[in-house]
Amino acid sequence: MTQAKIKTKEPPSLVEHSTLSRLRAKKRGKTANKILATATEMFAETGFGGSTMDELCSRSGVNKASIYYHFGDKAGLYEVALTELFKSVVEPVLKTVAQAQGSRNQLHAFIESFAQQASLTPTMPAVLMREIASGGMNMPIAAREQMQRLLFALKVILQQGEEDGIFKESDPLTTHFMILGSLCLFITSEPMRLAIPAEKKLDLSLDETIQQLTSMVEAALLIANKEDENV
Amino acid sequence: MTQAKIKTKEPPSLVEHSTLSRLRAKKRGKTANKILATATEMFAETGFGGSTMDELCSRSGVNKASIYYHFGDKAGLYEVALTELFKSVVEPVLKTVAQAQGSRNQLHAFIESFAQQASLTPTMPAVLMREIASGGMNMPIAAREQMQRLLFALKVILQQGEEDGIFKESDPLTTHFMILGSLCLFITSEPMRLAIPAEKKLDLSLDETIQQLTSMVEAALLIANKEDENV
DNA sequence: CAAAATTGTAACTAAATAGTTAAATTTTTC
DNA sequence: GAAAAATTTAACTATTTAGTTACAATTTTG
Repeated sequence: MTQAKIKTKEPPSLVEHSTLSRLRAKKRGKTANKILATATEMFAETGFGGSTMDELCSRSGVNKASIYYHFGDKAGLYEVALTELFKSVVEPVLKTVAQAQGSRNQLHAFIESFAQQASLTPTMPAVLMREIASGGMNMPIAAREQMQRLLFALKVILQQGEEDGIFKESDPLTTHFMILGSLCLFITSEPMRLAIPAEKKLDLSLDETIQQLTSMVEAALLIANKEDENV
Repeated sequence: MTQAKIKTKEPPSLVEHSTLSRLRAKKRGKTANKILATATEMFAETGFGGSTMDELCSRSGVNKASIYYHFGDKAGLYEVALTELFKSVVEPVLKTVAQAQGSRNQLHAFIESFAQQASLTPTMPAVLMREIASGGMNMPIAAREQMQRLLFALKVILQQGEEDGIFKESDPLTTHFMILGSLCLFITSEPMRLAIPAEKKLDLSLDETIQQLTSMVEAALLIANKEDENV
């Protein structure tokens, strides 16, 4: 009963697999992409444990063995899905930040482009929150690295701003959590907020929230420059 | 196959059950509490779908039928666990806030006591994040109400502060997400942060983070009072 | 174009899982 | 202290679930 299971056949190596499919982008046909997209949705909705391979079949319209052919097993699918998901959000954010000039504009670009990307791909904040809630122990290393790149980018911006004498001293991690935390909560809580019809009507749009958040973060970080405050 | 299952026996009504166990607090003996505590832990770790009743048995040392006797079914157990969990955090926060004098102290009390309670009961931020990530659709109404009480309390504080002329105009929801988001991320990410040994060493303690966060939120909200900034 | 590699399918298996049952034990109540 | 009610137990069942297998169709490559 508690004996180790004997696997008669090794599942195809995950790394080998994802590398192969990465190398020939043409070759990862509609099927593999459909699987990945549907799986990502489901993982965001109900997590790893809450998602079943059978539902993935019916929702994606792909047969089960195809899934196992492409991704080895459920854990492998999760790994690929999360890594691509995080990359698809972090990469554009870093690109946008890199194009901005000056630490203040970079901070602004950081907040705004993360907000936009995460809102465009709301599965990402959902998965991120769920993963952190679990202690991040099932988070693939590659996905974790993406988040670390994001934190590092913010750290550089804040340091540069301090050196330029326009930002106060601040803790990068707290600031990072402040920005990501508010935006992830805002984006993922959308269905919940929409479900409470017009009881209190205290909802801003995403753009308004970005503005609010940006101005709050700037108020917290900027050194006494006179700013117009059109809240 | 797709026919509705015929249940031979109705499980004991959930409401009836929880009401009964609530009424006689003495009566909810060690067993029920052990079940609840272990279940809450597990739900925080791996969510509803990721938690199994068999593991709950082995981890709590309680037999399966006892669980079903006390809580009806898995969903019922989840409902009771979440409601009690959220109440156990929100109640003390509201009490502490009510004791503070003046909107600035109340804001401070809000942040600090939520941070302390959530850190004392880290299962709560974990479950909260996971639930919001799922769209909050499985969140028991009673648990949702607790969160709404919290938001309402902050709203009152912010409004009072505006009327007193010490707070800028601000959006309560964004501010709420900012405070809860940062703190929930900080608390739940602890295992992750501890796992990265001393690579970058950019971690503050909870108390330092509370200080940082409070001063950032205050900087964002307070109207140009000269403050000492010992960051 | 033919052999080989890749991509797809349906039916199957073994294990895990939620939930049940009937009877034993403990606690409450009269 | 005995009847009744509440609580706990071990063994069982039906379903769901991850993962497999053998084979068919398609695509790639020499």
